[in-house]
Amino acid sequence: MLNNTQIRYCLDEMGKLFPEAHCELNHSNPFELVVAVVLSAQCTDALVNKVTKNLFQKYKKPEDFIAVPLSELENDIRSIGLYRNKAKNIQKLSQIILEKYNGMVPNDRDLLTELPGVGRKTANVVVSVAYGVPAIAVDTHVERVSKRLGICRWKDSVLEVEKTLMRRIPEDEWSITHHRMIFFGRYHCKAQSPKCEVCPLLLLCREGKKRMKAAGKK
DNA sequence: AACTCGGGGCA
DNA sequence: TGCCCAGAGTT
Repeated sequence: MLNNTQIRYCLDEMGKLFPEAHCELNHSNPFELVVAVVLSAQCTDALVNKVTKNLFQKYKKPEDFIAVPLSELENDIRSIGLYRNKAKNIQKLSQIILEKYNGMVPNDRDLLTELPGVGRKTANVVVSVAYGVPAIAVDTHVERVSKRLGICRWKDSVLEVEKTLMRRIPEDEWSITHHRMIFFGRYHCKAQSPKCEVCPLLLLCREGKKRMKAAGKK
């Protein structure tokens, strides 16, 4: 397992590789961010951004989303995977935000998690990106990178990964950390073809050393 | 813990 | 063609 100094080194190197790391989802306003993140589950972000942009040409506020039949909203996001669940969730979530929160997206993680289609990861993105609340959103990239490097254990749950990161990284770096790890995971430490041979973290990466050793034997 | 939803992108 | 993708809800 890596110590805190080694973790700091890893994050610095990720920052050098991807100095432009940022939230790629459209977040001009909190409500649009919620919709974008709900749509983003199991989809590529480029596609989500395209669809979200088109969506908000037509729909502006929560009341606009519940003013149309479900089938129409489904059709508007048809090019995104899991679109039936997502359309239903966006309508329900729009209604709750409108009725319970007077049209304003709550800035509380627990309240956000009560919304349909919003889990812990989505709630963390929303409070962190839209409201500047310190949080680490653990998605598949953050989880994979943390486990490969040895920041946490392989068997750890997503929540345990998040807790470990929060415990071992200074609070004022949480936000930039999850964006760095997402970029690093997506473009460098890829799920299927990690670039171990050109990785600055190879010498302290548990999985990287194992992979390079296995590749050398072949 | 495993299963399901799911069209588009990419090799 | 086959496989994967900024997850969440249900069983």
